[in-house]
Amino acid sequence: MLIQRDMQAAHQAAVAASRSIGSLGQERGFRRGQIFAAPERGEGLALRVTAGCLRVCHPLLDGRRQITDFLFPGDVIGIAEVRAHNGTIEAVSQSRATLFDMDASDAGHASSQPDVYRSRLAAVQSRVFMLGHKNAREKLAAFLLEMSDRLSDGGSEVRLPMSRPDIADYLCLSPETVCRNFTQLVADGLIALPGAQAVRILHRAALEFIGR
Amino acid sequence: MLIQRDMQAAHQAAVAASRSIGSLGQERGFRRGQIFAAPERGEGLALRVTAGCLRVCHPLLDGRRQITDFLFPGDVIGIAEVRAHNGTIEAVSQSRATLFDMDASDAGHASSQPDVYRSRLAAVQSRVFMLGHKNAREKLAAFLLEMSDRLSDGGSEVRLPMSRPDIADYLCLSPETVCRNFTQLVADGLIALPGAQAVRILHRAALEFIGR
DNA sequence: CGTTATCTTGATAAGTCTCAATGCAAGTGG
DNA sequence: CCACTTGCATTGAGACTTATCAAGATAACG
Repeated sequence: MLIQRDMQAAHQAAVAASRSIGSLGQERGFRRGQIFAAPERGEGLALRVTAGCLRVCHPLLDGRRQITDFLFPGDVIGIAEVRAHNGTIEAVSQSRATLFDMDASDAGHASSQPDVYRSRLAAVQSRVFMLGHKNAREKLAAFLLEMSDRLSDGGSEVRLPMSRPDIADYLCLSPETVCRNFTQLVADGLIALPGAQAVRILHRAALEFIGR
Repeated sequence: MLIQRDMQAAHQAAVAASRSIGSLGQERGFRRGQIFAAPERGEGLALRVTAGCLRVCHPLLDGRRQITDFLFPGDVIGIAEVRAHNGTIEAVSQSRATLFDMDASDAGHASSQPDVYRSRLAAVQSRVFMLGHKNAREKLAAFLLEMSDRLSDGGSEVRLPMSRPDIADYLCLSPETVCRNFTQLVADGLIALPGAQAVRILHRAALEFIGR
């Protein structure tokens, strides 16, 4: 319980220490690990990622955390959605992003409030299915396919910017289980791991059979 | 695999056999078990429940189903959201509901597209946390609190309209596990079960400690 | 009063978490 | 250039939780 308090305190401090985004519409860079401090009133505001990878983190009561999404270039997320559950947005790797007003005329296409909420709803809904009745192997297969689609447009060479614990918190598994299932997929010949970060999909159809 | 095919076929047939909602804005009744046939093009359309209880069901590839939400009087859900994942809306108990156009001026307050999507996003996001790192006991505690809030405005007497398998499909557990944890909560003195459907919350604070 | 559906309980097997140790690679200071 | 540290990733062993299969209890209903 004390540890829990400490972790929460550390979390609060980290959030407080992180720098603000600055003015609207201005692109900002984030160093690895840096926490994006969202404005108090986020109504109507959204963040668009232009480079790198961010994670949306939610602290749980037992001291663990849940990553509800990774954000890649082109992704947009509403600030209010993140704040509603004490979430923070943190840089997984060196990143760039822009805070903007969804109701402003210069927000760009597909960035109006209904558009952003619609796409977010679809994304979150997908995660309900991901977390529901899938076992570790199925979750990991689905994850790799998702990363392939989002990071390399469906290509078989994917470089994962996030760590094993990050993947674990995203799939709601322990890092060890993630690791074991990576190993198993390699042993089964479905993927290859040239490095811990680099994944080569050898048998996409099999992965889809498992993960869908 | 054959069973799977049969179940899917049965599902399709059931959907086809169910009656359509009829014209927009007209309230319709549903008998227990009846499936609501959503219009092919659901863009901009939503369903508002006025009486009873409906469930949003999604068939899984292995023949099981996932219930992504229960709908009670006052609840609104977008048709496109349900159709996007092959979902159906089925009556858990005798129910009434109205199909309406979210963009129409007479849709009523808090029923515009952004409003509906915002509230749905919050609801689905909550389910991600429900399904993520919670064990069976925690899920059931959270479920009972949710039902108390939604069905009896936070009161301690709740009459659950849905069956144990329905609850199981909602929490992504087996019916047996749901049942065992009901029994356990009773044994621990946190709830009482005057009947299978009726739940009395005896120790709300303890339930919240477990479920939050 | 029998029939049927649903709920509950029991035993076993499978999957995942936890704790612990080991392996590996990048960076650091001598 | 090399030992050392440090942070991840991986592997192993055991405990615990949940699913599955099977049987029994209860309640609804004609």
